[in-house]
Amino acid sequence: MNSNSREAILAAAKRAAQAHGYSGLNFRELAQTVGIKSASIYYHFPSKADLGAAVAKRYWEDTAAVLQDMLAETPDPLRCLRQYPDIFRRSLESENRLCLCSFMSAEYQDLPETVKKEVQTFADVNVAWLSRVLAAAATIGAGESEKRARAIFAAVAGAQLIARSRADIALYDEIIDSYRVAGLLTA
Amino acid sequence: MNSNSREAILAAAKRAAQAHGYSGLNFRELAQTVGIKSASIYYHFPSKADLGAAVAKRYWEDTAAVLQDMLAETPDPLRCLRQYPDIFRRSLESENRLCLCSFMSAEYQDLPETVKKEVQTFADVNVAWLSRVLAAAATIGAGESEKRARAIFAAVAGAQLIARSRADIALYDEIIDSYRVAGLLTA
DNA sequence: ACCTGAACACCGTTCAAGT
DNA sequence: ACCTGAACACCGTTCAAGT
Repeated sequence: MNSNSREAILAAAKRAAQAHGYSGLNFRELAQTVGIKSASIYYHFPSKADLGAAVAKRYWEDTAAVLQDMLAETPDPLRCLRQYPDIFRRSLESENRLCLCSFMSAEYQDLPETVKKEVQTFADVNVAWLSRVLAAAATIGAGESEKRARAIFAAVAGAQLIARSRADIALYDEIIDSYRVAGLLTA
Repeated sequence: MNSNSREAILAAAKRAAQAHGYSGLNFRELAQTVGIKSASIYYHFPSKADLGAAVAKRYWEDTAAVLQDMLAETPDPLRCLRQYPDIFRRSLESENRLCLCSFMSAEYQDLPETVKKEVQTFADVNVAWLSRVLAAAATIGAGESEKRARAIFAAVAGAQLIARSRADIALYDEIIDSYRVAGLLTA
């Protein structure tokens, strides 16, 4: 294969990890998807930990880009907030996949340090964005936006997790709607 | 070992699965904890799937008992609601463990059917209890209690997941508190 | 530079054999 | 009834060797 193997591995690993977690990453299967031998993966990533960290890093970078685009296209903070759960919905639409970092949060105790770090950054990116949007919306007290941001992030991740366990997107929509009714999403 | 091996295996497997998931259940390690050889586990549980299902079943049975006791000791529905998140808090207190069924929800795609069934029952037990307490509290519209129950269950599971990923119980408390402030827990 | 075959230790599982 | 040793196929990983 050519030097694009690295990108192909990253893409395949991302999809696999969203379905089976870090521990479920299977080098032989991954290699087969990419079209190389499992030993060849180690040329691009020195260890499973390195691959995991690279995948998680790419994951939050991609999410950060999506969030930035959303804010650029939809300057109205309230409408932005409304769209936030769509990001997690898209994973479920894609063969009932989970947020990579939710899966890795479950696997926390068995994660290499470098991977843990990227998982935390994913959370930080989401909370920072939500916090900023909440502050702009000014629907809750100043100084409360970061705390509320963490709550929204956790709640949306939980909704995705529970909906996945029944392979039921309608359940996800219902839970998100219920958050809105209760006032958690301040919409 | 004596015939209590079965119980010892169940107990050890429960703790291990809360930390490492179903896929992380390791028969050799499990056997060592119990004091028998890994092959002996198969005398009590014909397969890993059977062990997993038995563990998940016991898990929701225990939770159902705890919930029932709570309602018996604290007939006031509002106070009951207030105590609900303590159940998930206790897992975090116990070496940062996750709800077994949250972990298994993440692992959903790789779970044997018999295990999936028990995971769903865990969710059902929680939602039914919350729904009943919410209806008794009568703080939200009639007919809305089941929907709200699902939202609370998902949100609390999410809070536990996120707090685990930082090994930070204070974060759990903060998110739960934020749910209360927002009005999700109707307290 | 990029890839591979062969080998290692490890795991779920089976099964015949022990007491 | 309850447990074990030995064996099987499989997986993450390594590494010397290929082109």
